[in-house]
Amino acid sequence: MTIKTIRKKTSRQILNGTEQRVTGQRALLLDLIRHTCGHLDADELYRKARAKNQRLSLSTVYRNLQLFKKLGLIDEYHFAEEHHHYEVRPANEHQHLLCLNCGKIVEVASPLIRQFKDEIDRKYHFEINEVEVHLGGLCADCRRRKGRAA
Amino acid sequence: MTIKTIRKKTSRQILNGTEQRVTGQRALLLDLIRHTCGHLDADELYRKARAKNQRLSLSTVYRNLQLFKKLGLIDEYHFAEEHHHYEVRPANEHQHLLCLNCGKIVEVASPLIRQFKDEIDRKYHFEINEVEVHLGGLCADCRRRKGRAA
DNA sequence: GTTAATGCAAATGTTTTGCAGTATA
DNA sequence: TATACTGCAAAACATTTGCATTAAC
Repeated sequence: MTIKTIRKKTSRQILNGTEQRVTGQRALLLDLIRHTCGHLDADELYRKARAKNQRLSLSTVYRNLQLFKKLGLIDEYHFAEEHHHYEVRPANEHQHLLCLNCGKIVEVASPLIRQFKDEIDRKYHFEINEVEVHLGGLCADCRRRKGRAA
Repeated sequence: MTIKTIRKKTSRQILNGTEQRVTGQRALLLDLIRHTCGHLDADELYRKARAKNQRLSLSTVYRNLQLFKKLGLIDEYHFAEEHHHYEVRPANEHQHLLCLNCGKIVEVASPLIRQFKDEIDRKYHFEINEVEVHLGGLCADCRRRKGRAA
């Protein structure tokens, strides 16, 4: 099933293809997310959903967002907000590579990031002064330990 | 004053160079951050600080972290945690460019990011499956509105 | 009819804030 | 000595959870 196919289905049809029950709230939430261009946070989604269904609760929003994420229907992004990490301001720009298994953080650098920033600056006439790249994956050690599972 | 110069100073000396008062707690906190290799979150810093000064409070940690950030002494990173944003899983990889003034989010893409991921994968023997890039800056409109202030 | 999903309220965890007391410049 | 900084406790905020009820299968 390709992405294109998914796009043409209704939210109910998409949900039918999963093991999950298709409730009115769930279908409504997925609908709203799919028909919003751009990004939503839980509270925005809640307000939109409440406009259509007075009785829908915030926990349902959170529970379904987690479900949709697990099903791979949506992606989650973390913009500058809570639970921060700090380090001394580094002399050289670098990025953070996080092992999702053991939590190890490796600092990495590449001139490509500078190039990327410059490219975007030019293309969108922005003046970019913050570049944050998070890479998540499995480090060499954890890959070895876990066998060759991709 | 170059970064190299800063590195050789004690925390008290660094703080003396600012308009801020140099308190024991403040100097201790900056010391701990500067002598920790890698990253700290507020709670880790609090625990380390408490080991040296029983009476130091968590609010002091938070207040000073904000101050150090404002002074440009430390950088703040946001790893996968609270306050998420969601969008339908996109067919094509893209990144997010955020205007720090008006909050507008623009989706941008460049093959450089793929290249960067591959480069890091190879170099660190990681298996990267999450790439999140946040760009923050001033959009064309806001730059115009704000005059040519850099 | 079973069982997953919901709504509500209460709990959680992190960060912020008000205020009276303390210590720095 | 004036006032910036601190500690404490409470507030704020996003998110999660327990539990009785409801609805999908």
